[in-house]
Amino acid sequence: MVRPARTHAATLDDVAARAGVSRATASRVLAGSSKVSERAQQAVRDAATELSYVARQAARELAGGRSDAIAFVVSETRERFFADPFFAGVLRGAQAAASDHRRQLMFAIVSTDDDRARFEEYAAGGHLGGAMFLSVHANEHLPGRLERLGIPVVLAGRPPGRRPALPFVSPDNVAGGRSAAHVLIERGCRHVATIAGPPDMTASGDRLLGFRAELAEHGLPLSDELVVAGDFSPDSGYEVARGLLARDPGIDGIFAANDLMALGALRALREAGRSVPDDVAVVGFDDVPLAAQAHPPLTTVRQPLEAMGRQMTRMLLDALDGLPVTSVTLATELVVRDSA
Amino acid sequence: MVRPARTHAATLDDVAARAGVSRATASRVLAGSSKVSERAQQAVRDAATELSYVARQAARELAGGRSDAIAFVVSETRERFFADPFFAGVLRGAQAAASDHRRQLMFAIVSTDDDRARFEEYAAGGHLGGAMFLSVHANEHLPGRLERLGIPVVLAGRPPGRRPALPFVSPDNVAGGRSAAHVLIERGCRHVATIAGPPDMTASGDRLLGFRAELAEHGLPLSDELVVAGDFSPDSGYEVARGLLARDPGIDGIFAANDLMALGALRALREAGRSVPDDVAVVGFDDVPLAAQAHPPLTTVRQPLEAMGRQMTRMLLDALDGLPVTSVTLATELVVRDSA
DNA sequence: CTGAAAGCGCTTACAG
DNA sequence: CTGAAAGCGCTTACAG
Repeated sequence: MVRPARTHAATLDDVAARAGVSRATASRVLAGSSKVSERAQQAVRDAATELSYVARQAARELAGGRSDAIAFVVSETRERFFADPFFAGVLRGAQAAASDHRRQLMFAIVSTDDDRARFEEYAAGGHLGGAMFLSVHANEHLPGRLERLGIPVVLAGRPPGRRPALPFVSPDNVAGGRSAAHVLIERGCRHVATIAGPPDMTASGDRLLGFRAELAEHGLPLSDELVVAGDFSPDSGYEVARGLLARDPGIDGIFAANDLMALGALRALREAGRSVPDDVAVVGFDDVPLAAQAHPPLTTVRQPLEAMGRQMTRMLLDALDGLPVTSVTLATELVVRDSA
Repeated sequence: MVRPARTHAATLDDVAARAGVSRATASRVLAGSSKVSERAQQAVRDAATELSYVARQAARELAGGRSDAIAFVVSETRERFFADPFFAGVLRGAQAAASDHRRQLMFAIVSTDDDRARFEEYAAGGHLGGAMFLSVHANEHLPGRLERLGIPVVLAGRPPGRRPALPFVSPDNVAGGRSAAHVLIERGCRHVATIAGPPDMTASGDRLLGFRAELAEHGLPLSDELVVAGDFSPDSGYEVARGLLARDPGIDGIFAANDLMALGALRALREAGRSVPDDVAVVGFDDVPLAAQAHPPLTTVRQPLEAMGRQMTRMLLDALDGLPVTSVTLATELVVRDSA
């Protein structure tokens, strides 16, 4: 041993030396190339294991000219990220899939234009293999810009516009809206209202579309005064519900486009002395963790949050491998509890 | 221009050339070294701006031998990460601080031994500048192992043991427990119980300690039968509350060690036909986003989640700069609503 | 199938 | 204060 003691972890050269091959061959084996003899493959793999070799991501990235880190970016205020379990649910799935594929997940919240500029700059610096975007509003241009930079992008939710340019993963919002209408009708409701989501998100429109269609097919057209948008926060649900109730006391069913607003509506109904579901039935959307603790426990349309996260990660990894990627819609599930 | 067109972003050489200095000098300026002439500094900065230069993290890491990426790691099940807004709150703060310092945040959940091994391997690969750990249970050894690898670590919450080896950021759980007891006493409660947290987390013990101390100082000793541990989930809160009520119908106040359990307790009380706060007052801990929507709106002890996240990130960055780091305890705040 | 060699873009002693 | 040079650990044409 003439070389000075290595301070730390094994390097590719160490592996190659131990395996008795060149660094190039070792690299090929570890990269999964098939054009290497069985013998060499075995030797390299054994050496790597014995030395518990871990490739330096930085070196690999520098040499290869590309990064395989993927980013989970929430384009919302930090406040909403915190308040809505939706994000954590998808994040959980994305992280699980990334971990399964031994990828690291980068986490970012971009809520200001400054954040956006920073993130774009970072991405332009070549540090990103791909990015998934959560909560994309109509005026959000960052995903498109990244795409143009050559960075694979996947969106959570269908982007606005007829022919979406970017691949997305979405729950079946239309079917979800239908099922909400369905429970309400079954419950005997005949005069329903809805607390819609923000108009600049397709999820809002799609849920409303399905809700309205199902209602219409049962001879219960939904008039425009009974459709009022909230902003997905509990307080907006509370306010909208109050307004609705004041204007039209005959309402006997409410569909809120997400659980947070449904919970706010429940509070408004309580204060107004209306019992749920007897006087007014309520259906939410999401199935947040606390939906079951509500009073009464909330009937809701469950989004497959974890599956959405996993799916987005997989699509990004596919894109990184040069595979074609197409949008996916995942089924929702009605969870019947006591509120409707 | 004889050189072939650059495909992409500007490199340090480009900046140096444009500024009329050597690459070394350009590097020094951008690294913030003071031993460079004003003239050169200005020239380099201008050139960098004009070229909208962004340093390649990978190259920097490779050359410098260290990484400045910091990891946010949750050592809990993915399920709990999703169910408890606590994590999202701290994550929000950590991300904000990282972004302010132009650092990327790595996100990981380690819930199995396999996850742990994978993460340690990754860290050992030199990819990490530092890591903060959330939800550290008594038998969690990963933080210590990273520390021994020379990677700065900060914990959320005081680790078990008398003389914690690792720096931490913690809410003042003892004071928080005291303030919970205080409201209950003020409310006129004389026979209180507590749904404690998991015994393997110091937060549980500390909250109980404060709660008990305050009670005792008011001549209201807390007997052991009135202390039952849950696991921080709503269902455990529900179950424990039911058991408590069945065993001792005279209970007139309950302190739950987190809001999720408090919400479960509220449900149990409702089912038992006990009114809150008149029959039984309830205090939680955390101030989760939905605490205000509960029935009745929950009185609780707020943890400064975002501040905790920010603080942990700052400590990690300090450690990366070679500065000494010491543990910090942050004040909690009583939020009085209707449940107590 | 395999190796020698160049190069990815930076940082940092080492000499001025 | 500044530059030439070596080197971080890999990948990938280029020749066998």
